[in-house]
Amino acid sequence: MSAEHKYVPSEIEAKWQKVWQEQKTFKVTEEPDRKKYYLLEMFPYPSGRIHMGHVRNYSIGDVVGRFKKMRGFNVLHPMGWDAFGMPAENAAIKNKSHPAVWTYENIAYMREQLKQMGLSYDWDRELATCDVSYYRWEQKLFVEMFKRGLAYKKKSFVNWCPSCETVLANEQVEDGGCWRCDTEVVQKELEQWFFKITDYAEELLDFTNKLPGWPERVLIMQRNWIGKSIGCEIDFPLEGNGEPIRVFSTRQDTLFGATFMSLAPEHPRALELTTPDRRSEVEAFIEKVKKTDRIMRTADDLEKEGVFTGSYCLNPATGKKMPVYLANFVLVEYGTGAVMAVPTHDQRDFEFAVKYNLPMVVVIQPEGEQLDPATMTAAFTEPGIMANSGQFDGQKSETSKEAIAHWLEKEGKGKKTVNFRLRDWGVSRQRYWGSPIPIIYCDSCGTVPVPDKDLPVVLPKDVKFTGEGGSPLATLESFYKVDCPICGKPARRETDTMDTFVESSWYFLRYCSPDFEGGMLDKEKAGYWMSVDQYIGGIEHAVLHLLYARFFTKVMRDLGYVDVDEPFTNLLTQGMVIKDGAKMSKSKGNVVDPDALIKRYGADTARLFSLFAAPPEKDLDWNEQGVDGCFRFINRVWKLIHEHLETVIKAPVLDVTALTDEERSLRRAVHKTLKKVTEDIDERFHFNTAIAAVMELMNTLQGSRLSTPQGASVMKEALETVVAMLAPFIPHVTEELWQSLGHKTPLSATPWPLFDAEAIIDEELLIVVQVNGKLRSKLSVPAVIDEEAVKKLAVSDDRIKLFTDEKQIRKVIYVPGKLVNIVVA
RNA sequence: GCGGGCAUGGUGGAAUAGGUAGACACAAGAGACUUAAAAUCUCUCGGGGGCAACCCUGUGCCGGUUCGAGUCCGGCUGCCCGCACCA
Repeated sequence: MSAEHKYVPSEIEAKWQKVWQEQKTFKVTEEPDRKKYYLLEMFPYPSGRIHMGHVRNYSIGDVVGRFKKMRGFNVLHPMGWDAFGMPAENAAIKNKSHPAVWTYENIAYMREQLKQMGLSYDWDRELATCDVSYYRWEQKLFVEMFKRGLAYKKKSFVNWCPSCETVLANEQVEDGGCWRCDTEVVQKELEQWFFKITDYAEELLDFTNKLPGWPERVLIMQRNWIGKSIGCEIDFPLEGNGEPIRVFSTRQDTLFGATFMSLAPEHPRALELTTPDRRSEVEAFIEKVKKTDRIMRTADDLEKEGVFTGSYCLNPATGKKMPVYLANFVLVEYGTGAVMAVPTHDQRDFEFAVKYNLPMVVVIQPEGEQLDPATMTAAFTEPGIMANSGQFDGQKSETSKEAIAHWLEKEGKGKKTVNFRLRDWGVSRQRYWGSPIPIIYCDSCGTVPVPDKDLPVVLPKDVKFTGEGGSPLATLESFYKVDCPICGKPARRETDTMDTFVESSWYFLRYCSPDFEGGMLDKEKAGYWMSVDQYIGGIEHAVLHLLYARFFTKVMRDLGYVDVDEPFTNLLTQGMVIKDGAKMSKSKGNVVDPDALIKRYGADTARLFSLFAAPPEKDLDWNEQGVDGCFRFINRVWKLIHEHLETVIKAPVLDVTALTDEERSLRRAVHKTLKKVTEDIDERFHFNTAIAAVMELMNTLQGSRLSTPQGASVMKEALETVVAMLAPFIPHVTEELWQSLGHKTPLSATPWPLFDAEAIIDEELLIVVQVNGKLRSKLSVPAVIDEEAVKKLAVSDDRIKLFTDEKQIRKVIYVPGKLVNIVVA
C-alpha cells in the first residue's frame, strides 16, 4: 500500500471535526413532525481536564446519539459545564487569582478535549452554570419557591465541614465525612435555607414504581433514602403537669408493653423534663454524647447508654408509670426524637432494660410458645399473638396494628402517621463561588425576596480571596449593604450562596432553550424535547443529583414551567474505569491521560476500546494492549477497503438473483451481522457484542475471494455495511472511508442501513443431535424440513447409532431448527 | 444487621426466551515473510486421555426441577455496592 493510503488518525480526525463544526451537522431545532430523541450525559465539573471516566461516559452517549440520528430521530444532544463549586475557590486562594478565571480557562481547555473526541454535540446549546445568564433564572425560581413556602429558613443543627467551611446536605455526608474532601462532619447550629423536598416525598417515592427505564438498584437506593414508614404518633401524658411526650412508632401493636420512655439527648425537652436532683448527671451525659463523634455514635457495636431524667410519663394504654430516660441510640432527627421503649419486642430496648434493670412485659407471644421476661435472652421481634393487651388479646399482632391505630384515634391518644426519613434539602452554602440567594433582611419588613426588577443578584467580581474567615461576600460592604425593597430603609443582603446541586437540578430543562431571555425556559420548546429519553452517568449520583433533579422537575411542573412528572425516562449508570485492579486516581498513580491516548492512537481508537472492553454498566478494565488491538482492527478495516476500492467502485448494480452460492452465503453473513448490530445497539446497549460481531464479519470478509462482477457488488455492499455499522463507534475513520467509497453525502447524514430479511434466510440448518442431553453429532439439513424427517435423520445417524445401539429409545425431542435430543434407557 | 448485585479459560468478556459453553479480543506458544527487527499473515490455545477418529471432564460449592441447567429453584461460600441503632 502506498504511503498516501496509510491510516493517519490525526489528519482525518481534524478534517471531519472541522466539517461537522462548519456544517453544524448536529445542530437541532424543534420539528414537531419528527420523532424527537433527547439524549443527555451528565455534564462535567470543569476541574481542568477530562479523565477516562468522561471518555467512557461520552463515548457511550455518542454511540446512542449518532445511531438514533441515523435511524431518523431528531436528536437533541447537548453539553455544558457544572461550573460553580469549591475547587475553583480553592484554586483562586492558592493562585491568588479569581474563581471565574480558573473556571473559564478550564472550560476552554476541556471543550477542546471534547471536540477532539468527535462527540456529536449541538455546541450552540452549550451553557455554563456560573454565567449570570444561567443562574439568574434559578434566583427567580428561588423567589417563586419562597413565595410558595417551598424555600424557607430555619435554625437547626446542620452538617458542617470544617475543611470546606460550609454546610452540607444530609445526602452529601458519606460515612460521617464530607462527600468532597472526606473531612469528618460536625454538627453546628445555624440559620439555613431549605427546600421543602419533604412535600414531595410521597410522589418521589410513588414514581420509583413508574420508572421502568431506571436500574432497579438506583430506585432501591432512592426508596431507602426516602424511607417511608407507616405507624402512629402516640402521646404519652406526663405524670405531673405539662405537654405530653409525643413518639412515633411503627409498632403500635407493642404499645401495652412500653415500660419506659427514651428521648434523644438532643431532644428539645430533655432538660425541661429533668428533675433538679438529676440535673448534673443528665447534663454530664448530654455533654458526653455530644463529644462522641458521629462515626462512633452510629457504629452498631456502640454500648447502649442512658440516664434517668427523674420524670415519669404514663402509658396511654395501661396507665402505668414509665420512667423517662435519655438514650444515646435515639436519633433526634428521626420521627419525634422520642421512642416508647418496649424491651420485650425491640432488641435495643431489651439491652437498655437489662443494663438499667427496667421492667419488661411480654405483649406478643410466638404461636405455640409462652415467653417469660425472666428467661428471655433477646427481644422477640417477629409477629405473633397479642397478650397482656386488654381488648386486643388473642389477635394477630400484624392485623391488630390497624385496630390499635383506630382505637388511639378514637380515644384521642394518637393517630396513624406516615413518617419519612427524608429531610428537607439544606441549600445554604457559606461560600463565594455559587449563585447568590436572592433575599434581603430588613429590620422592619423581615425576610424580603429580591423583587423581579432587581434580579439577578450578580455575584460581585471585586472580592479578595484570603482563605480565611469563610465567604468573602459576608465582608463585602458593597454587596451586603442594600436598601429594603419595601420600605427603603437600610437592610442587609443574604450572603450565602446556593448549593451547586441546585444548578444541576434543572440544566437539562435549560438545554431545551438555552438562550431564552424570557425566563427559565421556553415552555413550547421544553414541551417538545422533554423528557430526556436517555440519561447516562455515574452511579455516584444515585441519590444526590438524581433525587434533586426529580424534585425540581416536580416543583417546576407545579409552578407551570413544564408538563412532565419525571425528567429522565431511561437511565444508564455506567461502570467505573479500573486499571491494575483499582479505580483510576492520582494517588494510585494509575491514571491514563486522554490527551496522550488521543495523540498516540486517535480518538476513534480511544472510543472503540472504551466501548469494546466491557458492556457500559460494568466496570471497565483499562488495558494498553487492548487499546493496541482496537487500533489494529481499525487498520485492518482501512486496509481491506483500500485493497478492494478499485474493483468495488466499478462494481455493477447488485442483482440478488444472479449470485453464486458463495456470494449468497457471504451476503447472508453481512445481513445477519447488520441485524445483530442493530439490535445490540438499539435494544440492549451492548456495544461490545455489536463490535465483536463486526470483527467477526471482517474475519469472514478477509477470507473471501470473490472474482465475478456480482462478487464485487456483494463485496461493495459488505464493505459499505461494515463502514456504516461502525459509524457510531468510530465516526472519523468511517466518514473518511465512506467518502473513499465514492459517497458525496457524509455518513453522519446517511440513514442506518436496513437488513434484507430475504438474505438472512438460511438454506441449510445445522441441527445439534444429543443423546441423553449430551452432544453426539451434528446434522446439516435443508431449511424446509418437517419434524419427522429430522428425527429420522437423527436416529439413523451413524455416530448416534453408536450411542443408541442395544438401548431402547424412550423419547425423541425436537427443538425446531436447533436440536434433537434422543432419550435412551 | 438489612437490602441489592456478582462469581464462566492465563486476562477482558460472549452465550438475548432452559437447547452446541468459551463468540470477539488480549496475552502466550509455533510457523511464514525479512540479512535482522518492527509491521503483517497463518496455525495452536479450559483440564485430562489417545497416533488418530474421538472419549472423559469442566461455568465458586452442595442438592433439586427438567429429555436437557452457565441460565430456573433451595441451601452454602467468597467478593462488591448501598443503607445502617430509622423506633
